[in-house]
Amino acid sequence: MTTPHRPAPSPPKAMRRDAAQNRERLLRAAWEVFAELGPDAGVEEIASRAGVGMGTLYRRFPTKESLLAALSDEILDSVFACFRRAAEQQPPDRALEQALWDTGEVLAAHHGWLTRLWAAIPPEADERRIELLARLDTLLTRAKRAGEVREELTTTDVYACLLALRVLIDDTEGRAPDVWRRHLAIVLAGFRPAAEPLAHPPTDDTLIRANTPKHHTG
Amino acid sequence: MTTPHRPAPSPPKAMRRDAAQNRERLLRAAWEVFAELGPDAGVEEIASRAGVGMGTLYRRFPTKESLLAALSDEILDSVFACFRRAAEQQPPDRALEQALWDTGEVLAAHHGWLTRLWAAIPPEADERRIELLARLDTLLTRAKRAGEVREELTTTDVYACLLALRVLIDDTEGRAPDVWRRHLAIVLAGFRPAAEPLAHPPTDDTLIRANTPKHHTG
DNA sequence: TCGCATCCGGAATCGAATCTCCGCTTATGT
DNA sequence: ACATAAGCGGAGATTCGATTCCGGATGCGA
Repeated sequence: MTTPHRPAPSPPKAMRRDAAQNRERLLRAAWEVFAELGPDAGVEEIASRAGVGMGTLYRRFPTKESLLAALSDEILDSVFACFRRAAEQQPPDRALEQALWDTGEVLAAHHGWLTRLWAAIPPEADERRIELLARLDTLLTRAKRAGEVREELTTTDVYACLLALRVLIDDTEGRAPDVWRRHLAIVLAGFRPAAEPLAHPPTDDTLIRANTPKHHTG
Repeated sequence: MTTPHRPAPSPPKAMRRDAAQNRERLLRAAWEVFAELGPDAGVEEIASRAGVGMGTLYRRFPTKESLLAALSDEILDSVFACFRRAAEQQPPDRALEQALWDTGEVLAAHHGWLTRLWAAIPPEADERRIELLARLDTLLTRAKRAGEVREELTTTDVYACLLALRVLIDDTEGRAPDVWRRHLAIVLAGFRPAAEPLAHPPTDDTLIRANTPKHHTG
Protein backbone atom coordinates (compact mmCIF):
# COMPACT_ATOMS: atom_id res chain seq x y z
CA MET A 1 0.00 0.00 0.00
CA THR A 2 2.59 2.49 1.11
CA THR A 3 5.27 1.04 -1.11
CA PRO A 4 6.61 3.62 -3.55
CA HIS A 5 5.45 2.42 -6.94
CA ARG A 6 8.32 3.35 -9.14
CA PRO A 7 12.03 3.30 -8.35
CA ALA A 8 12.44 7.05 -8.29
CA PRO A 9 15.72 8.60 -9.40
CA SER A 10 16.36 9.74 -5.83
CA PRO A 11 14.74 7.29 -3.41
CA PRO A 12 14.90 7.51 0.40
CA LYS A 13 18.54 6.61 0.85
CA ALA A 14 20.96 7.74 -1.78
CA MET A 15 22.74 5.16 -3.91
CA ARG A 16 26.43 5.02 -4.17
CA ARG A 17 27.60 7.22 -7.00
CA ASP A 18 28.71 4.35 -9.24
CA ALA A 19 25.45 2.53 -8.68
CA ALA A 20 23.45 5.54 -9.77
CA GLN A 21 25.63 5.92 -12.82
CA ASN A 22 25.15 2.29 -13.76
CA ARG A 23 21.42 2.67 -13.40
CA GLU A 24 21.53 5.52 -15.86
CA ARG A 25 23.74 3.57 -18.25
CA LEU A 26 21.36 0.64 -18.12
CA LEU A 27 18.37 2.78 -18.99
CA ARG A 28 20.23 4.41 -21.84
CA ALA A 29 21.34 1.02 -23.15
CA ALA A 30 17.84 -0.36 -22.82
CA TRP A 31 16.37 2.42 -24.97
CA GLU A 32 19.04 1.79 -27.53
CA VAL A 33 18.81 -1.97 -27.60
CA PHE A 34 15.04 -2.18 -27.66
CA ALA A 35 14.85 0.44 -30.39
CA GLU A 36 17.34 -1.53 -32.40
CA LEU A 37 16.50 -5.18 -31.74
CA GLY A 38 12.87 -4.87 -30.73
CA PRO A 39 11.26 -5.75 -27.42
CA ASP A 40 12.41 -9.36 -27.53
CA ALA A 41 16.04 -8.44 -27.26
CA GLY A 42 17.75 -10.36 -24.46
CA VAL A 43 18.76 -8.64 -21.27
CA GLU A 44 22.30 -9.82 -21.78
CA GLU A 45 22.69 -7.50 -24.74
CA ILE A 46 21.51 -4.62 -22.62
CA ALA A 47 23.94 -5.38 -19.83
CA SER A 48 26.87 -5.70 -22.17
CA ARG A 49 25.90 -2.60 -24.12
CA ALA A 50 25.76 -0.72 -20.83
CA GLY A 51 29.15 -2.09 -19.94
CA VAL A 52 27.97 -3.80 -16.77
CA GLY A 53 27.43 -7.40 -15.69
CA MET A 54 24.17 -9.26 -15.33
CA GLY A 55 24.41 -9.01 -11.58
CA THR A 56 24.36 -5.25 -11.75
CA LEU A 57 21.42 -5.20 -14.11
CA TYR A 58 19.39 -7.45 -11.87
CA ARG A 59 20.26 -5.54 -8.74
CA ARG A 60 18.86 -2.34 -10.25
CA PHE A 61 15.92 -3.94 -12.04
CA PRO A 62 14.80 -7.17 -10.40
CA THR A 63 13.10 -8.40 -13.55
CA LYS A 64 13.21 -7.61 -17.21
CA GLU A 65 9.66 -6.42 -16.89
CA SER A 66 10.61 -3.85 -14.28
CA LEU A 67 13.17 -2.47 -16.68
CA LEU A 68 10.50 -2.12 -19.34
CA ALA A 69 8.30 -0.50 -16.73
CA ALA A 70 10.93 2.09 -15.97
CA LEU A 71 11.08 2.95 -19.65
CA SER A 72 7.34 3.16 -20.06
CA ASP A 73 7.32 5.43 -17.09
CA GLU A 74 9.57 7.84 -18.87
CA ILE A 75 7.29 7.76 -21.88
CA LEU A 76 4.33 8.54 -19.70
CA ASP A 77 6.26 11.49 -18.33
CA SER A 78 6.73 12.74 -21.87
CA VAL A 79 3.07 12.31 -22.67
CA PHE A 80 2.04 14.17 -19.56
CA ALA A 81 4.43 16.91 -20.49
CA CYS A 82 2.65 17.18 -23.85
CA PHE A 83 -0.66 17.59 -22.16
CA ARG A 84 0.58 20.13 -19.68
CA ARG A 85 2.30 22.14 -22.35
CA ALA A 86 -0.72 22.11 -24.61
CA ALA A 87 -2.98 23.16 -21.76
CA GLU A 88 -0.69 26.02 -20.81
CA GLN A 89 0.43 27.31 -24.14
CA GLN A 90 -2.60 26.89 -26.35
CA PRO A 91 -5.96 28.61 -26.27
CA PRO A 92 -8.59 26.27 -24.78
CA ASP A 93 -10.10 25.57 -28.19
CA ARG A 94 -6.81 24.30 -29.63
CA ALA A 95 -5.28 22.54 -26.65
CA LEU A 96 -6.84 19.11 -27.14
CA GLU A 97 -5.86 18.92 -30.76
CA GLN A 98 -2.34 20.10 -30.08
CA ALA A 99 -1.96 17.61 -27.25
CA LEU A 100 -2.91 14.74 -29.54
CA TRP A 101 -0.54 15.78 -32.30
CA ASP A 102 2.31 16.21 -29.85
CA THR A 103 1.63 12.91 -28.19
CA GLY A 104 1.77 11.28 -31.59
CA GLU A 105 5.17 12.75 -32.22
CA VAL A 106 6.46 11.61 -28.87
CA LEU A 107 5.24 8.08 -29.43
CA ALA A 108 6.63 8.08 -32.95
CA ALA A 109 10.12 8.23 -31.52
CA HIS A 110 9.63 4.68 -30.29
CA HIS A 111 7.80 2.97 -33.09
CA GLY A 112 8.34 -0.74 -33.41
CA TRP A 113 8.01 -1.62 -29.74
CA LEU A 114 5.45 0.85 -28.48
CA THR A 115 2.87 -1.81 -27.87
CA ARG A 116 5.23 -3.89 -25.80
CA LEU A 117 6.35 -0.80 -23.94
CA TRP A 118 2.75 0.15 -23.19
CA ALA A 119 2.00 -3.35 -21.98
CA ALA A 120 4.78 -3.03 -19.43
CA ILE A 121 3.03 -0.27 -17.54
CA PRO A 122 2.48 -2.12 -14.28
CA PRO A 123 -1.03 -2.43 -12.90
CA GLU A 124 0.10 -0.59 -9.79
CA ALA A 125 0.46 2.47 -11.99
CA ASP A 126 -3.28 2.84 -12.05
CA GLU A 127 -2.98 6.29 -10.57
CA ARG A 128 -1.09 7.38 -13.60
CA ARG A 129 -3.74 6.01 -15.92
CA ILE A 130 -6.31 7.84 -13.90
CA GLU A 131 -4.29 11.02 -14.06
CA LEU A 132 -4.02 10.55 -17.81
CA LEU A 133 -7.76 10.24 -18.16
CA ALA A 134 -8.29 13.23 -15.89
CA ARG A 135 -6.05 15.39 -18.04
CA LEU A 136 -7.75 14.22 -21.21
CA ASP A 137 -11.04 15.03 -19.59
CA THR A 138 -9.98 18.56 -18.81
CA LEU A 139 -8.80 19.16 -22.34
CA LEU A 140 -11.96 17.65 -23.76
CA THR A 141 -14.25 19.70 -21.56
CA ARG A 142 -12.53 22.91 -22.59
CA ALA A 143 -12.75 21.96 -26.25
CA LYS A 144 -16.44 21.28 -25.86
CA ARG A 145 -16.99 24.55 -24.07
CA ALA A 146 -15.29 26.31 -26.95
CA GLY A 147 -17.65 24.55 -29.32
CA GLU A 148 -14.76 22.89 -31.12
CA VAL A 149 -15.92 19.29 -30.70
CA ARG A 150 -19.22 17.41 -30.50
CA GLU A 151 -21.01 17.35 -27.18
CA GLU A 152 -21.45 13.56 -27.27
CA LEU A 153 -17.72 12.86 -27.10
CA THR A 154 -16.50 11.08 -24.01
CA THR A 155 -13.09 10.91 -22.44
CA THR A 156 -13.01 7.30 -23.45
CA ASP A 157 -13.47 8.30 -27.07
CA VAL A 158 -10.34 10.42 -26.84
CA TYR A 159 -8.46 7.69 -25.03
CA ALA A 160 -9.49 5.25 -27.75
CA CYS A 161 -8.05 7.66 -30.24
CA LEU A 162 -4.74 7.46 -28.40
CA LEU A 163 -4.84 3.67 -28.45
CA ALA A 164 -5.48 3.76 -32.18
CA LEU A 165 -2.57 6.12 -32.69
CA ARG A 166 -0.35 3.83 -30.70
CA VAL A 167 -0.79 0.90 -33.07
CA LEU A 168 -0.69 2.89 -36.22
CA ILE A 169 2.53 4.51 -35.15
CA ASP A 170 3.95 1.24 -33.95
CA ASP A 171 3.08 -0.64 -37.12
CA THR A 172 3.63 1.89 -39.85
CA GLU A 173 5.88 4.75 -38.80
CA GLY A 174 9.14 4.26 -40.62
CA ARG A 175 7.58 2.48 -43.56
CA ALA A 176 4.71 4.94 -44.02
CA PRO A 177 5.12 7.81 -41.60
CA ASP A 178 2.00 9.65 -42.64
CA VAL A 179 -0.48 6.89 -41.91
CA TRP A 180 -1.07 7.84 -38.30
CA ARG A 181 -1.09 11.52 -39.10
CA ARG A 182 -3.82 11.06 -41.66
CA HIS A 183 -5.79 8.88 -39.28
CA LEU A 184 -5.54 11.50 -36.58
CA ALA A 185 -6.65 14.18 -39.01
CA ILE A 186 -9.66 12.06 -39.93
CA VAL A 187 -10.55 11.39 -36.32
CA LEU A 188 -10.25 15.07 -35.49
CA ALA A 189 -12.61 15.80 -38.36
CA GLY A 190 -14.97 13.26 -36.84
CA PHE A 191 -14.68 14.99 -33.47
CA ARG A 192 -15.98 18.28 -34.83
CA PRO A 193 -19.59 19.25 -34.34
CA ALA A 194 -21.65 18.54 -37.42
CA ALA A 195 -25.21 18.44 -38.62
CA GLU A 196 -25.33 14.67 -38.75
CA PRO A 197 -25.13 12.67 -35.54
CA LEU A 198 -22.68 9.81 -35.18
CA ALA A 199 -23.73 6.71 -37.06
CA HIS A 200 -25.13 3.70 -35.25
CA PRO A 201 -23.81 0.26 -35.91
CA PRO A 202 -26.32 -1.73 -37.91
CA THR A 203 -28.09 -4.09 -35.57
CA ASP A 204 -28.81 -6.82 -38.06
CA ASP A 205 -26.33 -9.38 -36.78
CA THR A 206 -27.85 -12.57 -38.07
CA LEU A 207 -25.93 -12.07 -41.25
CA ILE A 208 -22.84 -11.48 -39.21
CA ARG A 209 -22.91 -14.67 -37.23
CA ALA A 210 -23.21 -16.62 -40.44
CA ASN A 211 -19.82 -15.22 -41.22
CA THR A 212 -17.86 -16.31 -38.21
CA PRO A 213 -15.50 -19.23 -38.72
CA LYS A 214 -17.22 -22.46 -37.87
CA HIS A 215 -14.68 -23.58 -35.27
CA HIS A 216 -15.72 -21.31 -32.57
CA THR A 217 -17.57 -21.43 -29.32
CA GLY A 218 -20.34 -18.90 -29.75
CA MET B 1 7.27 -19.74 -56.43
CA THR B 2 4.89 -22.45 -57.45
CA THR B 3 4.55 -23.78 -53.92
CA PRO B 4 0.96 -23.68 -52.74
CA HIS B 5 0.96 -21.10 -49.98
CA ARG B 6 -1.54 -22.42 -47.57
CA PRO B 7 -2.33 -26.02 -46.66
CA ALA B 8 -5.67 -26.19 -48.38
CA PRO B 9 -8.43 -28.38 -46.95
CA SER B 10 -8.21 -30.65 -49.99
CA PRO B 11 -4.63 -30.67 -51.26
CA PRO B 12 -3.37 -32.67 -54.26
CA LYS B 13 -3.43 -36.11 -52.69
CA ALA B 14 -6.16 -36.86 -50.21
CA MET B 15 -5.30 -37.49 -46.58
CA ARG B 16 -6.29 -40.60 -44.81
CA ARG B 17 -9.70 -40.12 -43.23
CA ASP B 18 -8.41 -40.13 -39.64
CA ALA B 19 -5.68 -37.68 -40.53
CA ALA B 20 -8.18 -35.24 -41.97
CA GLN B 21 -10.39 -35.59 -38.95
CA ASN B 22 -7.50 -34.90 -36.61
CA ARG B 23 -6.61 -31.82 -38.59
CA GLU B 24 -10.12 -30.54 -38.05
CA ARG B 25 -10.05 -31.38 -34.36
CA LEU B 26 -6.76 -29.56 -33.97
CA LEU B 27 -8.09 -26.42 -35.56
CA ARG B 28 -11.19 -26.50 -33.42
CA ALA B 29 -9.14 -27.03 -30.28
CA ALA B 30 -6.77 -24.25 -31.27
CA TRP B 31 -9.62 -21.74 -31.59
CA GLU B 32 -10.88 -22.80 -28.22
CA VAL B 33 -7.57 -22.83 -26.39
CA PHE B 34 -6.30 -19.54 -27.77
CA ALA B 35 -9.60 -17.86 -27.04
CA GLU B 36 -9.42 -19.15 -23.50
CA LEU B 37 -5.76 -18.99 -22.55
CA GLY B 38 -4.56 -16.32 -24.94
CA PRO B 39 -2.00 -16.62 -27.70
CA ASP B 40 0.75 -17.82 -25.36
CA ALA B 41 -1.04 -21.03 -24.56
CA GLY B 42 1.25 -24.01 -25.08
CA VAL B 43 0.79 -26.35 -28.00
CA GLU B 44 0.55 -29.24 -25.60
CA GLU B 45 -2.76 -27.96 -24.30
CA ILE B 46 -4.07 -27.81 -27.83
CA ALA B 47 -3.00 -31.34 -28.62
CA SER B 48 -4.54 -32.73 -25.48
CA ARG B 49 -7.74 -30.74 -25.91
CA ALA B 50 -7.97 -32.10 -29.44
CA GLY B 51 -7.42 -35.58 -28.06
CA VAL B 52 -4.31 -36.24 -30.13
CA GLY B 53 -0.60 -36.52 -29.40
CA MET B 54 2.11 -34.01 -30.08
CA GLY B 55 3.33 -36.06 -33.00
CA THR B 56 0.02 -35.67 -34.72
CA LEU B 57 -0.11 -31.96 -34.14
CA TYR B 58 3.34 -31.48 -35.59
CA ARG B 59 2.68 -33.66 -38.58
CA ARG B 60 -0.30 -31.47 -39.55
CA PHE B 61 1.23 -28.14 -38.58
CA PRO B 62 5.01 -28.20 -38.71
CA THR B 63 5.32 -25.25 -36.33
CA LYS B 64 3.14 -23.49 -33.85
CA GLU B 65 3.29 -20.48 -36.11
CA SER B 66 1.83 -22.42 -39.01
CA LEU B 67 -1.08 -23.38 -36.82
CA LEU B 68 -1.68 -19.74 -36.03
CA ALA B 69 -1.36 -18.99 -39.71
CA ALA B 70 -4.10 -21.48 -40.54
CA LEU B 71 -6.36 -19.75 -38.06
CA SER B 72 -5.60 -16.28 -39.35
CA ASP B 73 -6.36 -17.59 -42.77
CA GLU B 74 -9.84 -18.49 -41.69
CA ILE B 75 -10.30 -15.03 -40.22
CA LEU B 76 -9.21 -13.49 -43.48
CA ASP B 77 -11.80 -15.63 -45.24
CA SER B 78 -14.44 -14.20 -42.94
CA VAL B 79 -13.31 -10.66 -43.57
CA PHE B 80 -13.36 -11.19 -47.32
CA ALA B 81 -16.82 -12.61 -47.01
CA CYS B 82 -17.89 -9.39 -45.26
CA PHE B 83 -16.56 -7.32 -48.08
CA ARG B 84 -18.13 -9.45 -50.75
CA ARG B 85 -21.45 -9.50 -49.01
CA ALA B 86 -21.45 -5.76 -48.45
CA ALA B 87 -20.55 -5.15 -52.07
CA GLU B 88 -23.32 -7.41 -53.31
CA GLN B 89 -26.12 -6.65 -50.92
CA GLN B 90 -25.74 -2.96 -50.22
CA PRO B 91 -26.18 0.05 -52.50
CA PRO B 92 -22.78 1.42 -53.52
CA ASP B 93 -23.08 4.36 -51.15
CA ARG B 94 -23.54 2.16 -48.11
CA ALA B 95 -21.29 -0.77 -48.92
CA LEU B 96 -18.05 0.58 -47.47
CA GLU B 97 -19.64 1.52 -44.21
CA GLN B 98 -21.43 -1.80 -43.88
CA ALA B 99 -18.25 -3.70 -44.68
CA LEU B 100 -16.41 -1.93 -41.88
CA TRP B 101 -19.14 -2.55 -39.31
CA ASP B 102 -19.35 -6.20 -40.27
CA THR B 103 -15.62 -6.66 -40.17
CA GLY B 104 -15.63 -5.20 -36.70
CA GLU B 105 -18.16 -7.76 -35.58
CA VAL B 106 -16.20 -10.61 -37.08
CA LEU B 107 -13.02 -9.48 -35.39
CA ALA B 108 -14.84 -8.97 -32.12
CA ALA B 109 -15.43 -12.69 -31.89
CA HIS B 110 -11.71 -13.11 -31.29
CA HIS B 111 -10.82 -10.26 -29.00
CA GLY B 112 -7.89 -10.83 -26.71
CA TRP B 113 -5.56 -12.40 -29.22
CA LEU B 114 -6.44 -10.64 -32.45
CA THR B 115 -3.13 -8.87 -32.65
CA ARG B 116 -1.19 -12.06 -32.27
CA LEU B 117 -3.44 -13.75 -34.78
CA TRP B 118 -2.90 -10.93 -37.25
CA ALA B 119 0.85 -11.14 -36.75
CA ALA B 120 0.76 -14.78 -37.77
CA ILE B 121 -0.35 -14.00 -41.28
CA PRO B 122 2.73 -15.27 -43.08
CA PRO B 123 4.59 -12.93 -45.40
CA GLU B 124 3.90 -15.34 -48.25
CA ALA B 125 0.27 -14.36 -47.92
CA ASP B 126 1.06 -11.05 -49.58
CA GLU B 127 -1.41 -11.82 -52.31
CA ARG B 128 -4.16 -11.87 -49.76
CA ARG B 129 -3.11 -8.53 -48.34
CA ILE B 130 -3.11 -7.17 -51.84
CA GLU B 131 -6.52 -8.60 -52.48
CA LEU B 132 -7.72 -7.05 -49.27
CA LEU B 133 -6.48 -3.66 -50.35
CA ALA B 134 -7.99 -4.12 -53.78
CA ARG B 135 -11.38 -4.85 -52.31
CA LEU B 136 -11.15 -1.90 -49.97
CA ASP B 137 -10.22 0.22 -52.93
CA THR B 138 -13.27 -0.85 -54.88
CA LEU B 139 -15.57 -0.10 -51.97
CA LEU B 140 -13.89 3.23 -51.40
CA THR B 141 -14.11 4.28 -55.03
CA ARG B 142 -17.80 3.52 -55.13
CA ALA B 143 -18.41 5.45 -51.95
CA LYS B 144 -16.55 8.41 -53.38
CA ARG B 145 -18.49 8.23 -56.62
CA ALA B 146 -21.70 8.29 -54.59
CA GLY B 147 -20.42 11.38 -52.82
CA GLU B 148 -20.55 9.66 -49.46
CA VAL B 149 -16.93 10.22 -48.47
CA ARG B 150 -14.24 12.84 -49.00
CA GLU B 151 -12.31 12.77 -52.26
CA GLU B 152 -8.94 12.92 -50.47
CA LEU B 153 -9.37 9.56 -48.75
CA THR B 154 -6.96 6.85 -49.77
CA THR B 155 -7.21 3.11 -49.52
CA THR B 156 -4.50 3.30 -46.91
CA ASP B 157 -6.70 5.55 -44.81
CA VAL B 158 -9.36 2.88 -44.77
CA TYR B 159 -6.83 0.16 -44.06
CA ALA B 160 -5.52 2.24 -41.17
CA CYS B 161 -9.04 2.39 -39.87
CA LEU B 162 -9.10 -1.41 -39.84
CA LEU B 163 -5.81 -1.54 -37.98
CA ALA B 164 -7.21 0.86 -35.41
CA LEU B 165 -10.32 -1.24 -35.01
CA ARG B 166 -8.18 -4.30 -34.53
CA VAL B 167 -6.48 -2.94 -31.41
CA LEU B 168 -9.52 -1.34 -29.94
CA ILE B 169 -11.43 -4.55 -30.29
CA ASP B 170 -8.54 -6.60 -29.01
CA ASP B 171 -7.92 -4.40 -25.98
CA THR B 172 -11.37 -3.36 -24.93
CA GLU B 173 -14.10 -5.64 -26.25
CA GLY B 174 -15.38 -7.59 -23.28
CA ARG B 175 -14.56 -4.90 -20.77
CA ALA B 176 -16.03 -2.03 -22.80
CA PRO B 177 -17.67 -3.39 -25.92
CA ASP B 178 -18.74 -0.04 -27.28
CA VAL B 179 -15.32 1.56 -27.47
CA TRP B 180 -14.52 0.34 -30.93
CA ARG B 181 -18.03 1.01 -32.17
CA ARG B 182 -17.83 4.61 -31.07
CA HIS B 183 -14.41 4.99 -32.61
CA LEU B 184 -15.65 3.61 -35.89
CA ALA B 185 -18.62 5.96 -35.79
CA ILE B 186 -16.27 8.87 -35.25
CA VAL B 187 -13.96 7.80 -38.04
CA LEU B 188 -16.90 7.38 -40.39
CA ALA B 189 -18.00 10.90 -39.49
CA GLY B 190 -14.49 12.03 -40.35
CA PHE B 191 -14.70 10.22 -43.69
CA ARG B 192 -17.70 12.23 -44.81
CA PRO B 193 -17.28 15.17 -47.14
CA ALA B 194 -17.29 18.45 -45.25
CA ALA B 195 -16.62 22.11 -45.73
CA GLU B 196 -13.37 22.03 -43.80
CA PRO B 197 -10.40 20.14 -45.17
CA LEU B 198 -8.51 17.65 -43.04
CA ALA B 199 -6.26 19.30 -40.47
CA HIS B 200 -2.53 19.40 -40.95
CA PRO B 201 -0.22 18.34 -38.20
CA PRO B 202 1.44 21.38 -36.68
CA THR B 203 4.96 21.67 -38.06
CA ASP B 204 6.55 23.32 -35.09
CA ASP B 205 8.54 20.36 -33.82
CA THR B 206 11.23 22.11 -31.85
CA LEU B 207 8.93 22.01 -28.87
CA ILE B 208 8.35 18.36 -29.51
CA ARG B 209 11.94 17.26 -29.50
CA ALA B 210 12.42 18.96 -26.18
CA ASN B 211 9.88 16.51 -24.91
CA THR B 212 11.48 13.25 -25.93
CA PRO B 213 13.10 11.23 -23.15
CA LYS B 214 16.76 12.09 -22.95
CA HIS B 215 17.95 8.51 -23.35
CA HIS B 216 17.37 8.23 -26.99
CA THR B 217 19.36 8.17 -30.17
CA GLY B 218 17.86 10.99 -32.22
C1' DT C 1 -8.55 -60.88 -45.27
C1' DC C 2 -3.56 -59.29 -45.99
C1' DG C 3 0.23 -56.02 -46.64
C1' DC C 4 1.99 -51.85 -45.91
C1' DA C 5 2.17 -46.96 -46.33
C1' DT C 6 0.54 -43.75 -43.48
C1' DC C 7 -0.37 -42.09 -39.17
C1' DC C 8 -0.37 -41.98 -33.98
C1' DG C 9 1.27 -41.03 -28.94
C1' DG C 10 3.99 -38.90 -25.79
C1' DA C 11 8.51 -39.20 -23.51
C1' DA C 12 12.92 -37.22 -24.37
C1' DT C 13 15.55 -33.59 -26.40
C1' DC C 14 16.90 -28.97 -27.54
C1' DG C 15 17.35 -24.17 -27.19
C1' DA C 16 16.79 -19.85 -25.53
C1' DA C 17 16.20 -16.56 -22.10
C1' DT C 18 15.74 -15.25 -17.38
C1' DC C 19 17.56 -14.99 -12.98
C1' DT C 20 20.84 -16.47 -8.95
C1' DC C 21 25.07 -16.97 -6.47
C1' DC C 22 29.30 -15.84 -4.57
C1' DG C 23 34.06 -14.41 -4.39
C1' DC C 24 36.20 -10.08 -5.52
C1' DT C 25 36.31 -4.81 -5.88
C1' DT C 26 35.42 -0.03 -4.65
C1' DA C 27 33.23 4.17 -2.76
C1' DT C 28 32.74 6.46 1.45
C1' DG C 29 33.21 8.22 6.17
C1' DT C 30 36.43 8.92 9.86
C1' DA D 1 45.05 5.21 5.23
C1' DC D 2 41.49 1.80 7.01
C1' DA D 3 37.36 -0.59 7.79
C1' DT D 4 33.25 -1.74 5.99
C1' DA D 5 29.01 -1.71 3.71
C1' DA D 6 27.58 -1.51 -0.87
C1' DG D 7 28.33 -2.81 -5.33
C1' DC D 8 30.24 -5.67 -9.22
C1' DG D 9 30.91 -9.51 -12.94
C1' DG D 10 29.58 -13.28 -15.28
C1' DA D 11 29.36 -18.39 -15.29
C1' DG D 12 25.93 -21.50 -14.85
C1' DA D 13 21.47 -23.37 -12.59
C1' DT D 14 16.78 -23.20 -13.72
C1' DT D 15 12.75 -23.01 -16.31
C1' DC D 16 9.65 -23.55 -19.87
C1' DG D 17 7.89 -24.34 -24.20
C1' DA D 18 8.70 -25.88 -29.00
C1' DT D 19 10.17 -29.72 -31.70
C1' DT D 20 11.86 -34.50 -32.75
C1' DC D 21 11.94 -39.47 -32.70
C1' DC D 22 10.51 -43.97 -33.12
C1' DG D 23 8.09 -48.29 -31.73
C1' DG D 24 3.42 -49.47 -32.20
C1' DA D 25 -1.39 -48.94 -34.28
C1' DT D 26 -4.53 -48.45 -38.20
C1' DG D 27 -7.08 -47.14 -42.52
C1' DC D 28 -7.34 -48.78 -47.09
C1' DG D 29 -6.65 -50.90 -51.71
C1' DA D 30 -6.17 -55.57 -53.77
